Amino acid sequence: MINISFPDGKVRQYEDGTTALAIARSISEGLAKKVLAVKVNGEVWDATRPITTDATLNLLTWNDPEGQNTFWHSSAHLMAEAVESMFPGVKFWVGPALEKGFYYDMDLGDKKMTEEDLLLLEKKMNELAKQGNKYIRQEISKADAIKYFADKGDEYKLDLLQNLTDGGITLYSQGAFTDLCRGPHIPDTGFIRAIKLTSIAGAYWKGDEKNKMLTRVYGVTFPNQKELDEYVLMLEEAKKRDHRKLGKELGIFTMDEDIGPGLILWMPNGTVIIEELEKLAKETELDGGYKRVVTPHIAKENLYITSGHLPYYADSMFPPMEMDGEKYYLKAMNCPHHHKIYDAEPKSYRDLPYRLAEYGTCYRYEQSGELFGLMRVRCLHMNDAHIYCSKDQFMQEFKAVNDMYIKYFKIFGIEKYVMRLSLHDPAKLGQKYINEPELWLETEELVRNVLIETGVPFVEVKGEGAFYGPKIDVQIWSTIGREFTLATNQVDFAQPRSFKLSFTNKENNPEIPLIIHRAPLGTHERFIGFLLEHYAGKFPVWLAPLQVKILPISDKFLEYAETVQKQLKKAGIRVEIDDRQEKIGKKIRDTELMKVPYMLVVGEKEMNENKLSVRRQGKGDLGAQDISVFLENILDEIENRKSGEETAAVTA
RNA sequence: GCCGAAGUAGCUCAGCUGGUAGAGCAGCUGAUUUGUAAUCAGCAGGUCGCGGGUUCGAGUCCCAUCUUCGGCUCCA
Repeated sequence: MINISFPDGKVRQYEDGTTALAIARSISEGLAKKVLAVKVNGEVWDATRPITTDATLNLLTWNDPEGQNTFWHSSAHLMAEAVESMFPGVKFWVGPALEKGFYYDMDLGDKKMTEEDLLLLEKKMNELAKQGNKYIRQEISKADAIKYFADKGDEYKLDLLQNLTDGGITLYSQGAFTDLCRGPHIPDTGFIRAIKLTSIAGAYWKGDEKNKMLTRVYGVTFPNQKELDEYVLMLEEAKKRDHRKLGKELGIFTMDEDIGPGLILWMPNGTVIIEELEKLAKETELDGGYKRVVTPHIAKENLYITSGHLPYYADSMFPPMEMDGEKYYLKAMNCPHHHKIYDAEPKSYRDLPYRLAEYGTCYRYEQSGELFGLMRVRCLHMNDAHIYCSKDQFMQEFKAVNDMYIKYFKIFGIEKYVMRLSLHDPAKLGQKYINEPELWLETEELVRNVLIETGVPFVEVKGEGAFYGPKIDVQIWSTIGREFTLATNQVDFAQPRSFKLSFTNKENNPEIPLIIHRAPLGTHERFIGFLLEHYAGKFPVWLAPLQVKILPISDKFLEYAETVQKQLKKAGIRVEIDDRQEKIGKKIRDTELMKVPYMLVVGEKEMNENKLSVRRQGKGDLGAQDISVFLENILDEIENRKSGEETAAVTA
């Protein structure tokens, strides 16, 4: 007999070699039907795997992330079985579970899979699922495994086997399909009751673009149809707040084939937002002791040779244009220009920290397939600044920048983000990262300490640093789930040297400054793309392209509407009158759909009493107010950049 | 750049196996003068992304190209 402890602290005795499934069944048949896997002494196992020692047991169901993970991984195997039946000779690479769903990478040889095939595959998967085939675990020696897959001619699994050590190798089979797999898996395919294969795509083998491209099929499965329906509905809702859709509907931006891919045309409404963001940035930077500068969009090749960007960055820059025997590049970053401004006049320690800010226009030749709405473009406007400081000023300066981030995020109500400490990869020193191993470690430690001091949770990721130093990236997710860096705060110990930047220290000796590159508001493109989705197009009043729309009941009240408009305009409010000959219901509907924060209905009553009927977007009629009262409230909302709880509509 | 898909009126979309383009909304004109999410009628609007080809005939089939989208790679 063995002792099994449960999460509630109870200990019960079971026969040696019992399984979690059997134990669940002993508790209730209903529970047994829900058990997907089990955590045995903290390790996730098949629920059908015999337990031979005393153990603590945690039964995993659909309610546990690990349960879902197992479910989706098993679904990947089910899909592979279906694929193998339709595409004999297919070779599989890996098929992991994702945060939502799963995929499997495969080599179809000469065959091609189409979207119609996905429907057939779904059908086949449903058939196979109904058979309720058991997932069977089998331990195998490395030699036997190699023989098995060599006989099968499966070079991909043989490649995987190379990195596995004898003793822990397992095969899993269900129905007619057998796969090299660590597991664990759900008890049988009958648990999978709702299946949707979402897309078919290419993916480089081992993620390296020099390797062969495999076919990747994405899918998601659920234990019942209802959950699948809800998931599909959720996806549709997410699409409604996609910045590309909202950007078009709200007249924020457009693109044109004749202008070029990834080149954004900001329309009047988008430009209002840009100007409000710049106003915020200027106020904040003035407050933070920054000086503003303006620099040209191009520079000679030599600048980027000095900065060291060319060897690392040439592929991401537009090809140079030649003039007077010189090569000129469109700038992909503002830093070298700022360094030249720093260097234009001699600096003493008294001048430091020297902070230069600019909403700099940069051009980056992103690969065509990487372009994505506003989030990934070829011409971008960066909320850039460079801080030149001494080593002992560094911590304070870096922390001040970090605090600026937090201040901004509070204004925008940004809560769902991750701070990422992006480090170098020692293996790529001299290639992707400048070869200064000690400086890397030293500055990484400095940055880490700032994060710890700030008390913001963060993750560390190797191989994400800039070529010149470590950085803190703020990671966010687009509404359709893509991850982006929204803002960045970087250390640079390389460029000050390459530009021979210096200042005279207290001892009258030349000293090399450190540089902080920072872009808390990222770029206009990505930031506004993010805000569109964050607010679902319902911008807070201070950012809203149109803040107030006056809706006269009929054109008898146009004149009164105009006197109201005049007063609001005088106060600096962005206001328009809907002077169409439409019924008030229609005017309200159209204004609501354009997400204008305030609607002022004016008719007989209002005109006689010199009032306004105020309607708040998404909230309905707020009743009649004096013009002065409305004005006072809205100005307060604008000046203090209030988000208003309705703008924190990130509840969805 | 690579794998895959899609481009039809300003927008959202229909157009079967090739027979010469259609709806709703938006727009314009007229009527209506309207009280908190769509008033009615009429009109106008498209070299079907661009360029070739097959065919008596191409939005529909083929090739090439551009752009966008789903991924991979990459990134603010």
